[in-house]
Amino acid sequence: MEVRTRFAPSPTGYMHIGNLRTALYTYLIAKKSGGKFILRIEDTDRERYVEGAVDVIYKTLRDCGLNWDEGPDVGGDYGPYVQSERMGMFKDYAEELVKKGKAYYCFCTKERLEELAAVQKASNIMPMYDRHCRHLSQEEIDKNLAEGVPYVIRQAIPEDGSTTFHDEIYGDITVENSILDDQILLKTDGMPTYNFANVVDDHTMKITHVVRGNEYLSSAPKYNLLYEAFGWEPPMYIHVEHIMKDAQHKLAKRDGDASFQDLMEKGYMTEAVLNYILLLGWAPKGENEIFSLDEMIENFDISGISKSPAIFDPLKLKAINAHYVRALPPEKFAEISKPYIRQTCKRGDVDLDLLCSVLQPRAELFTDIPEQVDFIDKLPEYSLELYNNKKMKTNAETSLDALKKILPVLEGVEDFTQESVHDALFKLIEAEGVKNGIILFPLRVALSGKQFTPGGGIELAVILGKEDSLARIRKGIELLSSQ
RNA sequence: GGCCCGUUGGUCAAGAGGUUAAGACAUCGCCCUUUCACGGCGGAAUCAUGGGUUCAAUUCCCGUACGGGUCACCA
Repeated sequence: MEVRTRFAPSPTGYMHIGNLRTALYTYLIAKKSGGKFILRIEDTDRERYVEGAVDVIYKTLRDCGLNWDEGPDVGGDYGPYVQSERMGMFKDYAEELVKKGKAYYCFCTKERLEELAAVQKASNIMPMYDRHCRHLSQEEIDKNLAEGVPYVIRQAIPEDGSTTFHDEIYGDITVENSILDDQILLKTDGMPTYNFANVVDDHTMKITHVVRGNEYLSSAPKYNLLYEAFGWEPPMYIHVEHIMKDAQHKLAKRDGDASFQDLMEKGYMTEAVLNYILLLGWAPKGENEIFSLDEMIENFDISGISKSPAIFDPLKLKAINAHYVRALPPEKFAEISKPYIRQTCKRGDVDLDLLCSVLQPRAELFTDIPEQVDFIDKLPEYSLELYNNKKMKTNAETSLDALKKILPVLEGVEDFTQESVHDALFKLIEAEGVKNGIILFPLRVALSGKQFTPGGGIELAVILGKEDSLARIRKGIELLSSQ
């Protein structure tokens, strides 16, 4: 049988990475076995409807390469793929269940239910429908219906016994039927509840695997009972745990890292984000952790999905992002990083390609770049402490000496290319008979005023150009002399 | 609170009745280097807890603790 999986988000205008991860797993399961990945929009809650929210779903999925085979925009044989457009069918299905004795009309008023809940709460028992309407006589039902008394249709849970359902991750889970509520299937307005629509939609769309968040684990037995009542085969269930902020809090909107959009705004690469969330709650068989989407399809296996919640670690995301940034072809890196460079480095005479080439191996996140190159336009105020370097055996004294010697040497370099600057400085180093660092380290500090820089003294000098380099060296000499 | 689920280093995690308990990120040290980074090498660091079962349990069973989920005419 063809594998058919579905991602069924509700359009909230926001793509939580846990949700995106569910979409990823769902996609991978389908593609792994050459099946279909289906997108269904669950928009039955009109009160929560947000303008443009569906586009957020489309865009995110497409940016990530999770292309759907059937969906609202691409069509398919089992449409419509927008839940609100499927409304007609649910009433018939609900009535079918009533005929089978697996569901029943309930005419209880909201007031009665509220009162019931209040009493139950007061006596400290679990709030549950008391099945008042379950045993109404046919005459009463007909009379109410004829009079147009508002009603809902509720699921008739078996009075006793237990229900077992199977989850691919958790195995068999059994619960007593006595704790299951006669949940509402069809609301007063004739619309199905999610719990009902979901079952009917999944079945009519011939979905074979359902991947969803752990919060549905508790309602799964009721779904199974529904499948049973219809005489349908339930799909394979794959419940995945939540992504956490820390041990006790789910990663929430206010945490700032929770949505795909948040992460994009922070400058992470799409591939890196997808790769990282793949790993949050799933472990590969081998030791490799870096996967392209195609490699994910090849390597994904349900058995690697974790049973426990995973804490989101921005540090590891950044490390994976760094991996992707460094693996970029240099032209591509240059293309993406130039706008970031231009945020703080606006000089026109800078060799951006050279800058990019020294920046790339040091880049982790594109949004860090402006701060990394901000010294180019203007030498920042810096502490003379920077000249002290134990390993290089440099201090204020040796640095002053070095800068004084570097100045005339660089003044004498005409074309100021990497090669000529390199040759000139190494000639000096040789003549002085000192270690490279004695000369080059102070140069780097004087030119940048920073502890960490893209590139060493030679690259920086070339990037800054002769005139500016000499000025900064003179400034260094001045600062060190005035001590 | 009832019910369901979970618990391996700081984090993601592999693993399996007998292992030196993988790997990655982070961390520390060393090497390389023109600083940092990159790269290479190495170190420190984990089986929540109490009982069983067993020759042997981190792995199986029961309890406890802790954490999460769920108990809507929301999805």
